Amino acid sequence: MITTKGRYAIRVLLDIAKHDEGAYIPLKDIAARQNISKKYLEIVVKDMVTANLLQGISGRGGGYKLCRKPEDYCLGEVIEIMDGPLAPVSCLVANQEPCPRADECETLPLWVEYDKLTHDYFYNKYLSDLIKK
Amino acid sequence: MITTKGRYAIRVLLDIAKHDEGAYIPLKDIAARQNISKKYLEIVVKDMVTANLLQGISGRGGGYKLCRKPEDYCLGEVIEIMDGPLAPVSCLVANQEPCPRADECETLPLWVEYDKLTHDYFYNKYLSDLIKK
DNA sequence: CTATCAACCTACTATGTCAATAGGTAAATA
DNA sequence: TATTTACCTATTGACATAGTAGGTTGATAG
Repeated sequence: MITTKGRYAIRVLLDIAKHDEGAYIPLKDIAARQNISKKYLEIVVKDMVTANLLQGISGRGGGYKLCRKPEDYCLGEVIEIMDGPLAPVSCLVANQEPCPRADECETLPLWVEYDKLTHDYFYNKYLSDLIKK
Repeated sequence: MITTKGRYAIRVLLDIAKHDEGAYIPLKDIAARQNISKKYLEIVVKDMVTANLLQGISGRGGGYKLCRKPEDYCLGEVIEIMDGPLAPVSCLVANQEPCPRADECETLPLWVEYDKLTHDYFYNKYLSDLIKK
């Protein structure tokens, strides 16, 4: 399952994109509009800042801002940053030592094909696709 | 992620289907061939018997047997029996009270479409598809 | 220079799931 | 009656999820 982190991250991006008027948007406002605990969102956006999905500024007038155009936020990328690999089975996680059973495994193609389906889906969806509703 | 329960279940079905000569197949043999702990497989096949995916018989000469033809084992069904709903987000799990945000939720269509993709994939795959390799 | 606002940081916690293991009981057959 | 096999109950360690709590740093308005 896609976790709250991944889903909240997308909602935060959407919220900021929709209320973007150049200024930084305080988390308080986002939390209120999205009806999500501000405390928990702090963790989410912290990860997003670290991953260069958001830009944050402290102090009065501070808040968060997108650091890309909406059409440059690939949703697959966002989800994998927040939730980890989209792979349906651990043996398909990238940079992993290959499963010793791989050659004889009769179920592997089933997962490979599904993995491809999933990637194709989320890596061809962008934040802008969600906005133009 | 698809858990070991779901994956092992499919491997057990495949193993039995391939070694089917009318007789019941003891779990010991399956565990040895598949290189999976017999103790853990006991739990897996127990669930499978409960769900009418397998038929088991105790005592000498006992073991497990398929109770359908391979082309009647839908893999989506098997996975959902073993691992629970395939839904990518909890608000898409069947027989659940609908999310109050559903109407205004701008991300819901993203999950709905992916959910459909996933179901279409696994509910159109059958055990027989894995055998005729 | 100080109050305030907001991000940022560290730590903790309850709950649940996953992947097993352990040991014993019941059923069928040689 | 001994053996083989399924079946049953209980427990465990490790980890992830979804938060909460409280304090610190940085920027700005007055």
